[in-house]
Amino acid sequence: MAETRGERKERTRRAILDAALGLCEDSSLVALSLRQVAKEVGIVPTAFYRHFDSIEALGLALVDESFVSLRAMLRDIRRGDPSYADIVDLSIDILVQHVHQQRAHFLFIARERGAGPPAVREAIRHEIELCERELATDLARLPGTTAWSAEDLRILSNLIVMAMVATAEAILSAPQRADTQRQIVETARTQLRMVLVGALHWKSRT
Amino acid sequence: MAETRGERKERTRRAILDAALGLCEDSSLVALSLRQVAKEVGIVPTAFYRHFDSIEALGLALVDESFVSLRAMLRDIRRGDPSYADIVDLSIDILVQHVHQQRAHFLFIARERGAGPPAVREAIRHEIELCERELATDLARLPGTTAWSAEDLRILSNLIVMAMVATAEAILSAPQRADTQRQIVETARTQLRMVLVGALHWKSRT
DNA sequence: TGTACATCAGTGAACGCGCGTTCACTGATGTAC
DNA sequence: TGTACATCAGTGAACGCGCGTTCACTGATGTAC
Repeated sequence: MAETRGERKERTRRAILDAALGLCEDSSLVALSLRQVAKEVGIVPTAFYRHFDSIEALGLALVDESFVSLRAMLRDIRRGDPSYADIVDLSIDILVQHVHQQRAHFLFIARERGAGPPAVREAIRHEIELCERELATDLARLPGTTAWSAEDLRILSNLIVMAMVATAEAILSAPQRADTQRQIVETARTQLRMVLVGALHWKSRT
Repeated sequence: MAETRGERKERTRRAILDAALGLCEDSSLVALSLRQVAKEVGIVPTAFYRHFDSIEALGLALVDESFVSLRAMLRDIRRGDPSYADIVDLSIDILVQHVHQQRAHFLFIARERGAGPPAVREAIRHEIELCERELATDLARLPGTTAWSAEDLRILSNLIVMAMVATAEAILSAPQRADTQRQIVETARTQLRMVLVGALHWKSRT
């Protein structure tokens, strides 16, 4: 037997997700039509409903999927944590690598974060908040943050995540020329260093 | 004579801009139709063409208008520059005030920056870059930045603008409850202080 | 000041098109006996 | 193993709707004489 019915269904589902993700590179989910997706996949529009209730439900599935990519990146960054000296270079390198490898996922998060349907926006906002909390607990383990309040850790974490999101957006929206990209990366590195210098000299108010 | 023909035309043009701005609070420009705008204004769809070539052209006009608001804010922040101690509190207060007063303009910039039609995105990106340069020249006048390279000033400026954009987005997208809003403001203040602490301890590489 | 003509903001009908959703269906795959 | 029936991913016609854009138009305002 070549393929079970379940496998075939899963394959179509994947094709729908991939098609939607591809179409979202040009525009936003809110401007995406069920018929465009169906046409791209090569199914009749009504077959879409066998897999998702609506474009919005598809969007929520794409949020889940995109954050799997993003969490994989965070895991990579956390893993390569050994020395304190080149933590910035290493982290930014991993960011750049993942952003390029999972271009569509990061582009999706960046765009729908502000422009998606309300439920999608909320899901992304929530996921980013979880990432910030994770980063905060990582930061708490670093030397130099022992005197920090939990609130200040959260705030620093939020600042770093903001900067990383902005960097990812810059990488994706700027022209893909080597010198432009190199400058964005260099800027991100310097900014992260500036923030860390600030953090090392920071004293939480008691 | 009550009103000249030119005045009446200008009034309709304003009504179109206001209607579009209002409709963009819920969704993005790319999901906005000429007919929706016309209906909101109370004109027939074809009359739209007497004022704009397309929704995209309307969007570009809204970018211009929105950045008039944003520049007014920057001017206010720059003006109230006297003491070094409370520069952070003062700047964030002015930001919050302007973001609320010109809610629709800031929301428009925040959303279309990532999700608008390409020409609109590009226009916003360009305007933000100009703002960064202005801020960089302001920063160069502050004590403590005399040893900074032009490049590092640009990078710091970019970081601060990113943080301000993120703060404006947070203010606009979070629930309008007093305690939530107060926390966002407090977070923004602390972040700006952290960045400035980093800046004060920064040494440009030669 | 009065008249004849030009301008042009807004009208209204019409077009072909893509949209989301409904419905009854087909036929291959899966299952119970 | 063979048969009869159930499931269900995908089909295809049809619907009413809002879309951008065209076109010829109306009638108030503006201008030239």
